[in-house]
Amino acid sequence: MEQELIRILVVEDHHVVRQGLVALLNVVDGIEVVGEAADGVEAIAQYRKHQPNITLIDLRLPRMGGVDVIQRVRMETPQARFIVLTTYDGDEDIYRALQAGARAYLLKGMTSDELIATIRTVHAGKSHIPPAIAQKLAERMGTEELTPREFDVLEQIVYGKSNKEIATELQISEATVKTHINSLLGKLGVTDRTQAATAAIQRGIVPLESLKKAKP
Amino acid sequence: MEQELIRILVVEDHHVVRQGLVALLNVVDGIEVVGEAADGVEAIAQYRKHQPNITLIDLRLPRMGGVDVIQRVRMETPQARFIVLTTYDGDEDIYRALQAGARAYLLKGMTSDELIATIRTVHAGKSHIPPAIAQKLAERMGTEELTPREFDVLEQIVYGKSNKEIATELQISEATVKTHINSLLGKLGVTDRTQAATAAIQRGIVPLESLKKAKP
DNA sequence: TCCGCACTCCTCCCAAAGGTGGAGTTTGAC
DNA sequence: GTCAAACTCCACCTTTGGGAGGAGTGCGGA
Repeated sequence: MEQELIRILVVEDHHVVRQGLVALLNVVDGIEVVGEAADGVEAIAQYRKHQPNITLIDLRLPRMGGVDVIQRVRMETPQARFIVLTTYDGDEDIYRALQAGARAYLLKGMTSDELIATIRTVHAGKSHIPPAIAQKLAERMGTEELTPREFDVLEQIVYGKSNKEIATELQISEATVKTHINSLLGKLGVTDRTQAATAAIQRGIVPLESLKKAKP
Repeated sequence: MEQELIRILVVEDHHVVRQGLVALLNVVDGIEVVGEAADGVEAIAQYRKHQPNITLIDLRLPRMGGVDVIQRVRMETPQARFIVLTTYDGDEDIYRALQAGARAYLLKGMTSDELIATIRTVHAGKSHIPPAIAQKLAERMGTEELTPREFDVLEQIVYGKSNKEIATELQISEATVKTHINSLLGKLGVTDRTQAATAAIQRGIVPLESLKKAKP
């Protein structure tokens, strides 16, 4: 069977991982890595330059996140095909990436065979979401979205602020803070602020990195 | 200058990363990858078989954690040299790895040059801890250790349990739970349980993965 | 225009959490 | 045998958090 050459762009900030991907893919028949990028801005430039068939992309990137890259590129080139490739950082990013138009999602722990099979699947125009991820997404579907204000409050909770402090920070009354908390506890399906904080971190609603730079 | 061949064992469960490391190292003069392992048990077997000069090891591994591997191997071979190589998951593991006798610590985001330089440094008998990590460790030094019981309580807090639930779970009175909490809040330098929970996750005292399997 | 939603705020109430200070037990180190 | 540390528990008190219910504003879509 005549095999069309699949041209791939690899977007990954970790040098070692990027090297590994390129090394893996370049020995595969019918697949060629045509470009590499180590951050989001570079990724867009490389996409424009090479117009690859498929872009392998990490979500956590310097300068511009993977989700934003997917959105931007697909605004210019709606048929662009992305395979998200990341360590597991909670479902929130996965959700947003798929919303943005990613075709497949793979964990970095995968085997080469899985990677190559997924690349061929996506190149054939199909999508590929692992069952475990699909199930999580289904669960997430049932959940109500937090409102922007509720998100603000949740963020402050994760930062360890008291209701009074949150009220001051957000310039609202403590009563309002309580209202928002009551509402978001219900939406998250938890019963107190500590559970809300861990749930937020676990699901990737509030990134763990932001804890370091939380203003006291 | 006559260069001694440095024989390396690579221990890393993520296939892509392992591939990347091997590909990177095998093209370097004076360095040879003599073995690979994808989990802790395999790592020990490979170490015994190859007796490498240096072992590059990830801390999060299936079957047996990296810290345990370091301890085991150094019990048999005290002069064994380890370079810990991991994404940043909090300072606790770094601390334990260094305690166990690791000579160097590198983040997966490093460049090849850093990796190779560190390998040579460690092979020359020296240690290498990045300044950022060293500072964090220094801060951690000043902190008091949690007692085993305090750790139990902290774990339950992270799981979102109330004091009453913790008391039941640990078979102690609620008063005792409060005593432990009071003590651990002080040691962690925080003022309430929510801050304690996020601090525990952030520092890697309670691994984020364990949240999924917390018993309700 | 009217509806719904997000946002704001209020009161009242009680349970939970946290602070203080004290105290008895055991265990292992010196 | 003494000392320190960990673990256990108590009483008492204050602050915080969370639940219930109601209510007014403003905005954007049907």
